[in-house]
Amino acid sequence: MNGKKPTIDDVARLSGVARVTVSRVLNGGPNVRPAVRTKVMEAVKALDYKVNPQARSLAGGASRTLGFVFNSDPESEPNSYYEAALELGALRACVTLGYQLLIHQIPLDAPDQQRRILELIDDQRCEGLILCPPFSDDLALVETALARGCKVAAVSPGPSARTLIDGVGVDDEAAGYDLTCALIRLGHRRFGFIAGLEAHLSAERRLDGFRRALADHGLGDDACLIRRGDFTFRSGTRLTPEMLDDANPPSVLVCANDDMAAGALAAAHARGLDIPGDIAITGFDDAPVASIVWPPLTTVHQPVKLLGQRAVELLVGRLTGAVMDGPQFQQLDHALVCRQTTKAF
Amino acid sequence: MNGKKPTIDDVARLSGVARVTVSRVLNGGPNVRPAVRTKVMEAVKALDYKVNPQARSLAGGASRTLGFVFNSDPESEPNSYYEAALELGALRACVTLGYQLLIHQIPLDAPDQQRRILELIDDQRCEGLILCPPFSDDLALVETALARGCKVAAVSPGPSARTLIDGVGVDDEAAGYDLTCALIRLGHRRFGFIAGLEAHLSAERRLDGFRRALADHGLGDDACLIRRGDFTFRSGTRLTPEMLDDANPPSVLVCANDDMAAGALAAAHARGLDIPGDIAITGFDDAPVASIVWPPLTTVHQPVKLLGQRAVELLVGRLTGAVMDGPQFQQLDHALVCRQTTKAF
DNA sequence: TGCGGCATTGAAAGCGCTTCCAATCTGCGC
DNA sequence: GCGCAGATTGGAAGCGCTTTCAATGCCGCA
Repeated sequence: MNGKKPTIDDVARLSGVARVTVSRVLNGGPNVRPAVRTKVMEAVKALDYKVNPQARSLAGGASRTLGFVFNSDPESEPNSYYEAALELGALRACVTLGYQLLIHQIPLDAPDQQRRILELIDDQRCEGLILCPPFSDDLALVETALARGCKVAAVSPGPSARTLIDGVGVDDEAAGYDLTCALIRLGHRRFGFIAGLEAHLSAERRLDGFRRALADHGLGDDACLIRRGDFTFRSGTRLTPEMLDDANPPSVLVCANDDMAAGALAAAHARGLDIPGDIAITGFDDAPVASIVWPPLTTVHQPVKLLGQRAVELLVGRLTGAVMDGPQFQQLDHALVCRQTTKAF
Repeated sequence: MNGKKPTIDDVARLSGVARVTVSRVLNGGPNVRPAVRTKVMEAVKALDYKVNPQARSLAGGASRTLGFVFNSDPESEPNSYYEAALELGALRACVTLGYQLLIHQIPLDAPDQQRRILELIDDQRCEGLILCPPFSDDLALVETALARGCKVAAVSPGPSARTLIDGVGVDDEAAGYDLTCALIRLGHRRFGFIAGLEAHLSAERRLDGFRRALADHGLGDDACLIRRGDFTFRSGTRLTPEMLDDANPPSVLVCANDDMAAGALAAAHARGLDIPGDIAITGFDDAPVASIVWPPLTTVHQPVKLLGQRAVELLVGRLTGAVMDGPQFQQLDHALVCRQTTKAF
């Protein structure tokens, strides 16, 4: 610790081999005798040597850095759970795999969204990109990135994106279907659906599943009222009163995520309604907020952290060449979570 | 775009100057004639040249990378808001200042916490560290980092840490005092306080302020019941019943953060209590959850995103040598937010 | 015994940038 | 008109690592 950090040459000198041999050992290269490998490893330990990632990527042309891109409205509070959990999962996978994660939060309204993302690649900082919704479905962006030789993996991509890049997600359509069927079994015949932003293709599939369930049970379009929010608590509180005021009001409000459901809940409380007696409410995601509100929210659990982790694993698999075939989609399990904003099912 | 990315030499060639001159222009160095500077900038634009950060940091010895270190329990959900908001603020400041942020989430229980953080420095990846509580007050960690020549800025550091490193935060003691005085004015005479983890020194100061307010109003230690949680919703729900069951139960529960207050609220609901009639509750932070629970939480607003942003600004100021004097603490304003878990004040 | 061929090692050449230092060019005072 | 300090420029030397590619050493087989 005489001031300078040890370099690969120090290790080479101490172990009596050439620099290049040390490099081979460090990178698990072939053709090194076990004895030599051991000797080098000992020197590494003795000197407490750490490779310099900057030098490595300059020489090797690989930055071992992944970009994590998500969308966030600069004015609003962080829509914390979903993105935070994805990020946490991704972060953990990166640590395990020896990669760095560069977090990039792109404002919804930025006119130069795409440019800012591509800059990540052009700066040669990121070898791969993790795209969160709605970027997952920005085909133009995906294609441009791919054209520049950047690998991409998406969280919850829609059908088109899945043909281009790797992805992870749950079966949103089935989840929407299952949930709705359970609600029908509970006796509900008049539904309200609070959808999210259209650009989030995977969230839209929840609506598809919802519709299919209604159709399967002989319930027509007149059985439901559909409104569109933006995944925020506020949009839930805003949309709920007008649905409740409908001439033929729904007995249950199905929301495309938990935040909007929490908003709906607050709006129902504000009217002094009994939940689930007067109006039942369901969410989606099973974020912490679902357990925090009163009464706790019936929702669909989605393994968000795992989604982030798997996305990184998929991406790194591509990067290292471990996976060579066409784009694959990894589907994880969802689960209905019945709490107290609906009757028990 | 003939395959290869342009390098500084391409720019030099196109603008007819030496490589080193381009470097000077790029780094805003002195002693370059305006005419030359313009010529170089034009070449940069024409080639769409971007510096290679890896090469720059290898040559210059500066990675322009900051480490953002926070604590998170791997099993629990991300305690999303506080950390996520800090991170968002830090991220934005980094973009503005041309730095990268490397997010590092260190599990609470990791035996090798400190080693993992120091590794960030030893890997020569980070020039500076942003420490979130409770790392802000880990003096041993701070000193070791400083000894290795790494600049450090802390979010909400306690008094000792403030003598060593830059920091940002609100006046937690005053906030606790103000809040408690308001509660006393409302007529409360019997208090419950749900504290957070002791290691979070700044959160402990809220308790100090609380105590001072009681003392100032002639209320002795028998006026309050104190329990310690861990900032989670669950700890709020766990601690509340036993406080409510006290022989001389409090009329208000003061919680060291919003999550625990939300937990207390849920526990109170579970007993069918009227809020704030039977029991008043207050939080701290003004996280989104404070507005989402029912009834919305009376709390103390703290500009969390701004805290993250300022921490980065402070750190970069040090790094660039813009600030040379002793450690400074930047105190931001807090504000009481009266909602509906207390009577109006 | 001799030779092709593979396993093992090392020397050299950069990756793209910055820093150090020497070279050249100004301007100004006398 | 001369000399010197300061302003501008460029040359060269790396930063610490990986990637050719050439040089050994070794084995088995004829």
